[in-house]
Formats: sequence, structure tokens, C-alpha cells
Amino acid sequence: MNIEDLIIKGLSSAIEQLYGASTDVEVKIEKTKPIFEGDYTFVVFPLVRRSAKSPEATAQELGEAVLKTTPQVHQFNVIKGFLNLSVSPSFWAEALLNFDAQSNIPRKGEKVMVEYSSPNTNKPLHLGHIRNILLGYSIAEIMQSAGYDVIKANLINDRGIHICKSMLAWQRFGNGENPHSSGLKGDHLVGKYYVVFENKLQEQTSDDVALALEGRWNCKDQNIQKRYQDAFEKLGQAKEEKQIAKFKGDIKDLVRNQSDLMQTCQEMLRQWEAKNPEIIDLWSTMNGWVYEGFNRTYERLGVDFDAMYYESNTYLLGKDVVQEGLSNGVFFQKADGSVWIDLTGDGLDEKLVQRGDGTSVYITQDMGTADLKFQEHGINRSVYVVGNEQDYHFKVLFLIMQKMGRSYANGMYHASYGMVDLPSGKMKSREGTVVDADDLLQEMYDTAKAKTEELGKTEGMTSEELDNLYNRLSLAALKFFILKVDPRKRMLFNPQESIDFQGDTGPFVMYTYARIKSILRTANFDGCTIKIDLVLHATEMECIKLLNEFNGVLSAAAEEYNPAAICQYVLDLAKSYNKVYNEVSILKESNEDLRNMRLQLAWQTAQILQRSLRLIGVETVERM
RNA sequence: GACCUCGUAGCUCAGCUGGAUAGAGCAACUGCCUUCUAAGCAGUAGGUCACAGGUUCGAAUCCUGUCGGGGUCGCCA
Repeated sequence: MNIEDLIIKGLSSAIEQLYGASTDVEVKIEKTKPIFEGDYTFVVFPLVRRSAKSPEATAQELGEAVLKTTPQVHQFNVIKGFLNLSVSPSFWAEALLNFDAQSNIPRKGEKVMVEYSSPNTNKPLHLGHIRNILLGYSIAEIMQSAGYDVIKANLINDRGIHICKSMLAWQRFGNGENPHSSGLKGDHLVGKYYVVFENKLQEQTSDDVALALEGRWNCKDQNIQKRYQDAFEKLGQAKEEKQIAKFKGDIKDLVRNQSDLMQTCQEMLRQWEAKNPEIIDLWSTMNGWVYEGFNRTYERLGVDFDAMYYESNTYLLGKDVVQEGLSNGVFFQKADGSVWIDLTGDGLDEKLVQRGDGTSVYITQDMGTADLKFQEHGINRSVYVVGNEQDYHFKVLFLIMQKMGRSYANGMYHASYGMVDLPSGKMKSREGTVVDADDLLQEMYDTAKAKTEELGKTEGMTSEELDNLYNRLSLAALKFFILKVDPRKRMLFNPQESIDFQGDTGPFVMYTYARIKSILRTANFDGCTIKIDLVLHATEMECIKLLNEFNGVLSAAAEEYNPAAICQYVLDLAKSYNKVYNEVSILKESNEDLRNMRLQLAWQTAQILQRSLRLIGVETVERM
């Protein structure tokens, strides 16, 4: 039983002795704020009705009772209605002796799939993907460590109009360029042709779009012409800026879709669906380039996957779910053949689940893929790491699976996260403000190298060791910066300023670890026994207290799908140990018992620092 | 128009299952390397927790409203 539970138990029995048994007041304690004396605080205000005494008097008599019920508490003080309890130093010494930094949370026998990354194959990865990837990987590691059996999954959107755009542009303008001939990383090469496509399309349609926005565009296709005229009329009536932009966009799309390029592209997609060998061949080749590129980025980021899903395999799934839903009355069909679910009773709208022509929409696939995941892996939970712009989509998806009576529906969770903003605002590919993942990683590496050389502490390290150090430092800085903020919130990333190596950063924690390891090396430490009747410094007790909180923090981080909790914790621990480091000397300590105790604390702290960092994908170094 | 979110120091963020005098880091200023790695430690300065009401012994935290940022409401994904 940990100390907090012991105190709660002691408090409860003290309260029962004084005021009788009752369940109306939940006994909970919190950490005492540093400005007051004590370790844990109990707030007695909710109790004064039962004690019929002043808050001070209640706290006083309760404190005296706790001394008797809880031997680990050796003194207390009362300020207003706050009862501050101090845990005896010998308890902390004993806690350090018994602490096992490698102890694991028992396995829960529960299988969890964490899906993350989930890229499109027409463009290289960027800063937004990085947040997703780091969160997904870290959530998976945290859950694994917290006792779940985790499967990391990646659902790749490898088909559709977007990849056809790259394919068509490459076919027409690529002159056979490939990653080998151009030296371009495969995903960047394919991304380049996506941009070529958009530029050519722009070139070929800008005149027509201009005409269309003046109402002077004519289309041979009567249906399109009618839709255009409708949209133009709405544009004329629109008042709000947002609406105007929307109708302008509609018109633009309409015109562009009639262009030769887009028509050919659509035809290419049809050919792909018809499994035209030539198209399939081109598609596999270009996707192959992309995967090679993605894999290099994943590897550099230090993340991996246990299961790969491809939309080219899953995009037809879900139609049987639609049939099932029609037959059991969860879905209904409209006159045009389209299939819907009515969620108005749940405060949402009617939602299309299959088009009139019988083809799938996004959510159709997701329904099918959800079934597939649960069937294939027998998982109890399924976590989707996806940006918060899809909050509504997942709300609907989960609700549908519930209404379809899926036993697993309650285990579905959308790990929703906020967008990454730049100082200039949102990242926009059209304005060229997208921060490329590979570029960013390289810049980070160069910065880590420059900072390290500036400090000049790496004498005698081999070039491999240095490379490893720069890699780990740069990743630590980046990962920590991104993961330390609450996933649900949008965050700001300034490429010039955001990455620091001092203060609340990954390198700071690494540094704390490396300094400890340096001492342990010098002392030839490989474990020792310690005495518990020693005088501990307040900073040391604080550090031991934090070590004992590790498992609790880990469990909470898992239940909340929140790597930021680990970041905040490991910062606290590193800061706490740095205080110890500055206050007490280990190697110069002549009292062997004291020296051993301090070595023990250093060793345990180093292990917890390392374990914590691994949960967020950061590796330590022995020297830096 | 409807719904969802966020608003804390100059900047980036903690704290939000209600509790004391709201915390870090960066930036600014002051100390500390003949003492285990100064990527560190100690300190100074910096706040009407967007605003207005309400609930409560007690509100940054819960409720309502207002303002401001972002998002969603596609037979796109």
C-alpha cells in the first residue's frame, strides 16, 4: 500500500473514531503546497458539520487522532481548516530502500489497438503528422507499460483521387523521374508531382474560373451547368464572408472538375477501381516510393507499427454493415437509393452511410474497418489518434457502432488532438508555410550539434557516439516540446524559437540522467544496501516522494491517453533531483552509509528518468 | 444559423474530479564553477486567471450569458 492510501486509511479510521461512521464525506488528501510545512493535506471544512466544532479545532483533534492511527505520520500542523501532515523521515528512508524502479504494473489481460499516423500517400509528412505520430507512439508505449497489451496500427490512405493526381502529373510531366535518378526521397518525389498537378490545373483553369465567378461560364453538360447557375445565384445572395468563400470554392471546384486534367484523373481512378494492370502498376510503383520515404522518417523518429492497414484493401468494407443496418432498421434508405442513419434523437443530424450509387463514403469504410480490427485481433479497446477536426465524425461512428449493437463499441476512443499552429497561423500548403518533417528533423539535428559543440564537453567521443548524441538530443528536444502540452489543446510551434535545450526540455532531463550516470561510474556503483536511520535532506525526501508517485502517474496517463502527464512528471523529478545534486555531495561524503543512501537515490532516480523518457520515445545518453 | 472547443505573467505552457498566498520554463536582472558535467542551482521582477453574473464556508476550476480565437455541420477524406 502506498503512503497516500495509508494516510487516507488512517484518516478514515480517525474520523470514524471521533465522529462515527459515515459515507457522506469522501476522504481525500492532496499534496501540501511547498509554502506550507507538511507532505499531505486534508481539508476539514466538509467535516465541521459533523464535528460541530470550528475548523481549527476539528483539524487539531483530527491531527492528534491521526498520529495514533497512522504511525507513518509523525507530526502535523493546522492552518485554518487545513490539516497538514508530515510523514516521518524514517518512512522515506525505508521507502527508498524498498523502492524498485523496475517494478511493473500487473498485466491487465486487455488488448488495445492504437491507430496513429494514418497518412495519405500523395505528400510527405509534415509537422502536423509529427504531433500525431509522437502522440500515438507515446500513448501506445504508456498503455503497454500500464499493463495493456498494445497493437500499434497504421491505416494508410493509399488510394483515391489524391494519389491519381500525382500519378497523372508524373505520367505527363515526369519524364520517367524516380527516387534513384533524382536523388529525391520517394515521398517527396510523389509530393512534388502532386504540386505539379495542382499548378498545371491552376494554369489550365484560371481563365474559366475567372469567367465563372463573373457568371459567364458555360458548360455543355446540362446538369453541371444547372449546378453552376445555382451556386452562382447563392453567391450573389451570400452576405457573410465565410459563405461567400464557400460558394466561390464550390464554383471553382465545379469548373476545375470539368477540365481535361481532372476528367482524366477521374478516369484514372475508375481504371484503378477496374484494376487496369497498367494503372495498378504505376500506382504500386509510386506508392512504393512513398513507403520507402515514410519508413525512413518513421525510423528517424524512432516509431514503429505492428499492424498495417491499407485503404486499397479496406475501402470496400462496410457495405455488409450497411446491409445489416438496413435489415435491423438502424439505417433507412431514401428514394434515390442512398442509405442514412437518423441521429437527430441523439442531438446530431441525419448522416449518410452509403451513396445513392451504392459506393462507400468515409464512414462506411470506418464501420467496416472497425469490425475488421476487432475480428482480426480480438481487441478490447480501439484508440484512434486523429485531429480534433474529426470530433464529429468519430462521435457519429461510435454512436453508429453502438446502435448496431457492437459489443466493442464502448471500447472505442477518439484520442483527439489540437492543430499545430505556426506564428503565421495555420499551416497552409498553398502558401508554402508547411513545415516538412524531414527538414525539421535535419534542422533539429544541426541545432543539437551546434549547441553541443558550443559547450565543448564531448572530448574523446567517437564520431558514431557524437552522431548518436545529436540524434537523441534533437529528438528529445522536439518530442518533449510537442508532447508536454495537453494533447487536446492546439499548440504553437515557432521553428526558430520553439526548440530549446535549456529549461523545461527533453535535453534538460537527459542531462540530469547523464550527470547521475557520471557519478555512478565514478563510484563504481552496482547496488548496495542502505541503513534507514539516516538524516535525509528535505530535497531528498521530496525526490523519494516523487519516485513513489511514478506508477500512479503512469496509470493516470494511460487512462487519460495523455503523454503530457509523463512530461510534467519527469520534469518535476529532474528538477527535484537537480536540487539534491546541488545540495549534497555523494563522492565527497565520508560516511559510508550516507554515501550509499545517496547513491541508491541517484540510481533509482536515473532509472525512473529513463523509464519516463522512454514512454515519450526519448532515449538517454550516458554522457553529454 | 446550430453545435463543439479554447482564452492563466511580454512569450510558450502547467494547475481545471472546487480548497490556503495561482506555478514552471523562455526572455530581463542578481548571485553561484580550485567542490560529483553551469544543457545546472539559488534569487529579483512580472497576474483584476478574457469579461459579467450565479452556486458555495471557499471558484482559474462548476453553471449561465457576453466578447474573442479555432473547429465542425459534404453523396470530400
